[in-house]
Amino acid sequence: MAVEDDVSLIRTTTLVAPTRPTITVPHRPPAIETAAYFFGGGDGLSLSPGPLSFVSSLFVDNFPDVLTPDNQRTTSFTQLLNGTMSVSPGGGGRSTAGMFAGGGPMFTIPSGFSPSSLLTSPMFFPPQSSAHTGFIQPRQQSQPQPQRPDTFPHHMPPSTSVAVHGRQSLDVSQVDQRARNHYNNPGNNNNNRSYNVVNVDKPADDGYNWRKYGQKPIKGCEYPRSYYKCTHVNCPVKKKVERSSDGQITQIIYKGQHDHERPQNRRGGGGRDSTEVGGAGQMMESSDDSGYRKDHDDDDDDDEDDEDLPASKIRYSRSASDYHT
DNA sequence: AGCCTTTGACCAGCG
DNA sequence: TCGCTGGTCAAAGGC
Repeated sequence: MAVEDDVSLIRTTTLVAPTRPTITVPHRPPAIETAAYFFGGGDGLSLSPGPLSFVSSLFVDNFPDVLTPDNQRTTSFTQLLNGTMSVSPGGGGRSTAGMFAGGGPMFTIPSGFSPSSLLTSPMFFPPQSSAHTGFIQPRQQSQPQPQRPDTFPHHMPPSTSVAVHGRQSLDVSQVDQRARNHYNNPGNNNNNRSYNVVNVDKPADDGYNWRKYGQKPIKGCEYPRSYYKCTHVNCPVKKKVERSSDGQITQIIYKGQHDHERPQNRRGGGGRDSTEVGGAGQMMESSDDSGYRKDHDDDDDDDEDDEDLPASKIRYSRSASDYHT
């Protein structure tokens, strides 16, 4: 289809399939490398700063202004957490799904990522002594998964995101520069530690509505690849979801950018916390981001698999024309 | 009724 | 040119 011409952005979320939901930051050139670094993959496994402060620092210290996909400046990560995001303590649930979704070159937390879950997630507040959930761990630790070069091409676009629990992703593209510097530093052993795995237990939705329009068996894969389109009129965004032989989502690829706001009222209305999504929508808007989940909460189970990303890698790729970096 | 998933077929790109 | 594979379309059926 001619869509290709219109679609300049391709974001891929690759999930490494550990048994638990995790965030995987692939070893990749700058952008990803950066993510890996920040998430502890850079030097192996350390994530010294507290999760929240850590992330916050990324945005505050490094990116006072968060750019939305539309290049509109928004607020700092902290602000997002405190203001834009309606974090409901305890309430949580999946409501905030997709709050960060929207993505954009800067920060993306694909669907299913709720602030509350974020705050409560072991990923950010890991049990002091627990290796139990091990939210951030070198990919090798999670599983002897072979590197997937295809997943993180060397020409990664400037923007990348880290999928948190499959549905969540942090778009750290702009962290690149700093990471790059760090990466180039011989002292940082990024070497083959390509992925960092962060476990998050709550899936989320990116706030957009998706419709599955196709499915194809993939050679060598037990599970087929699914194709989804954003249901918004004229929205060219599409995504592909691939699964590993064990049925877990291994990769999600987004194509294009949403040319509309995150829907305030999600299809089916029920259950979807559209309000929360909407709020977050402002900043992540257009970034097609995440998008996982479709919509009905009640249906979580069916499509849920898609959302139940055990671990993930997110790939963003844009056509050269879109890389106004 | 509307929207979604499923599924087989079609088409294009590539080796 | 042929076969393979990926991506999309569209009808049918379900919720």
